[in-house]
Amino acid sequence: MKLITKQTDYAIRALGCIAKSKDAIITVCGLAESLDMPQSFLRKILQRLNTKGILKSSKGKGGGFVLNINPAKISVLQLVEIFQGEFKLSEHVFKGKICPVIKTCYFKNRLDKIEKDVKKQLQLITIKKITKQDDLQRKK
Amino acid sequence: MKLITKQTDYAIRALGCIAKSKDAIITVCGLAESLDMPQSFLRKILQRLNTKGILKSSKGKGGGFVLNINPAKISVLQLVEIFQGEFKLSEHVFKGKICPVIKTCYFKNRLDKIEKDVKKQLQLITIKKITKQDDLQRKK
DNA sequence: CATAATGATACCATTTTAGTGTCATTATGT
DNA sequence: ACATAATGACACTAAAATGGTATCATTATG
Repeated sequence: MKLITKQTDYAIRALGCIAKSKDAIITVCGLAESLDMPQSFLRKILQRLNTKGILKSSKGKGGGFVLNINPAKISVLQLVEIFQGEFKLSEHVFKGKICPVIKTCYFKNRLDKIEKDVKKQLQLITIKKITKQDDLQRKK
Repeated sequence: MKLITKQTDYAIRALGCIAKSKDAIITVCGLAESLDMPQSFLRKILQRLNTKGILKSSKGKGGGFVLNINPAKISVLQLVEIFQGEFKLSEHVFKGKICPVIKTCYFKNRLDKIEKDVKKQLQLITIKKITKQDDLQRKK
């Protein structure tokens, strides 16, 4: 079972790298090489982050990507929702079957709570925290 | 994103039904009809639950399935792991990439914690609790 | 021995995820 | 002007996971 797909994973790591290279323009080509990711795939991902306003792109020679917002404001939850759709763990379960008229289904309630908790936790993980902690570890 | 797949969902609901029909032998055919599930699919699911020791089957005319263990001992976590494999949310993330030598990767730590929490919650949800609460609701 | 049930298992269909390829657009430097 | 090096848009393919079907074997009952 996957909470985080490869696309989201790539996005997180790519953003980590971009965040570290403060203001420097990053190209897909260079990033794909240093992170060992398929170039076309990474490109599609960065394009998506661009249209979502998280990255800012510049075209043409010397172009590439830079962060468009503060890395402290980019949460893993946000990235998950961009690449995996709205965060819904229990969507299809019990839909109109066993408890069609019962609003307060025990199982659904439990799942809803889990969903809420996970969402909260994912929202607390930001690109800034990830890169910062990585640095701390490296310096040891 | 799915925490619970259809198979697991079906299994939970089927077990709920079987748990309610104390000791009565339940056939795939009857259950599939009353729960409106594809018969062959449900059959495969019950067979699996049988080999896992959760149900007990009897073959031949008049045969079918009954619970093999106390419904209070059947957790949703257990069912998820039977039908969806071991519960691992963060398995592939960061594998040998950004933090290959760093044992204490912040992101991985966060995901591990979430995983632990979710597992704990899923373990607390049992078939007994689900059927019991459903009954309470119905009586209102 | 017909019937009605599960056991085992191979197979197919659908959906999701991963990844590629191509042509268009745009900015830069010479 | 033009070669070049970058992204934009998007169609397409490949692989994996999930959902579902079908068939033949086995077994118990009456």
